Amino acid sequence: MKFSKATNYALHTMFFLAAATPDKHVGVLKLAERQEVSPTYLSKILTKLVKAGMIESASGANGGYRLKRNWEDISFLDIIHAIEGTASLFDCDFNHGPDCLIQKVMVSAEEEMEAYLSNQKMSELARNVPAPL
Amino acid sequence: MKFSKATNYALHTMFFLAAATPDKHVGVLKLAERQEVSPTYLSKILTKLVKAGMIESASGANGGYRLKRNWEDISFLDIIHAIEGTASLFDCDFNHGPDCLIQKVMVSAEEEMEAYLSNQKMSELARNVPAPL
DNA sequence: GCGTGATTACTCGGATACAAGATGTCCGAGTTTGAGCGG
DNA sequence: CCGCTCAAACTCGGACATCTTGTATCCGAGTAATCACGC
Repeated sequence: MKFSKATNYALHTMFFLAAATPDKHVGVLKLAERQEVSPTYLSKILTKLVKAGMIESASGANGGYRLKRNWEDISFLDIIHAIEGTASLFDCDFNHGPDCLIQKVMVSAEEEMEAYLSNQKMSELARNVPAPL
Repeated sequence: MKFSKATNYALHTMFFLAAATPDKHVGVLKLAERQEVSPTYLSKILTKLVKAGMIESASGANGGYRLKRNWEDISFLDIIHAIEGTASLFDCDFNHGPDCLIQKVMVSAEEEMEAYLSNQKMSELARNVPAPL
């Protein structure tokens, strides 16, 4: 039960993009060396964000990643779901009746956390930071 | 990012002990076959609960596990912490200043969930269940 | 009947095997920019 | 000055290699209850 490093990388990348360059493309190389990750691995993570519609990529020279139009609305939860998936954190795959009381409690707890995360916008966080990262 | 099966087993076992036998010892064999787990594996999980002071074990014939005195106060969070550990779910081990804004948000989210789980007592849940499991 | 020892039914703990997922690397392919070069 | 070509700088995606962690098994050791047996 841990958030993956990939999620950490994704959050930091989104944070950096939001705080620094609103419309310019940023190469994966630059993003990677700031976080001390291999560029190829970070690129794997970022393609997930691309498929989730949060950022867009440009090939070729001076290419890189850039936030999409709607980036102001992107919450922590959106990013986490894009990386970790949207499946429930707790599976009572054991068969004892239609609904498991324990499962219900755990799902409610998870929803509690998700409610908080969905109110945390990346744009809010980046607003009051002069020098990002 | 998933709760482990071990946590699931631990929660169900505590639930069963709470709902069925308040003071009798229950053998790990019986507990295991209800959840379709190997007894030896379940025993490993339960020793964690013993060390956490939630249940106590009795060796020998007619031995097994039993709730301790204070079991009424045991919350979901207590059990989860006993199995998964109490470490934070999110580590920004990356070095960028003393405090990471992203880390703070994630920790707050986690605390949100933990607050809910610490209010969910196993005794409450077991109270209104006639036939446990 | 009563102690005493053996048997049985358990838990405990360490060592080990196994599987799955997270993490990270390599490489070939496609794409855009920009520079160089010839007309 | 214009257009063409070519090299450089990128991203993309799949296929691996590696590492960690969760899951599970096996086995020997210890412990308590119970049963059998002999006195």
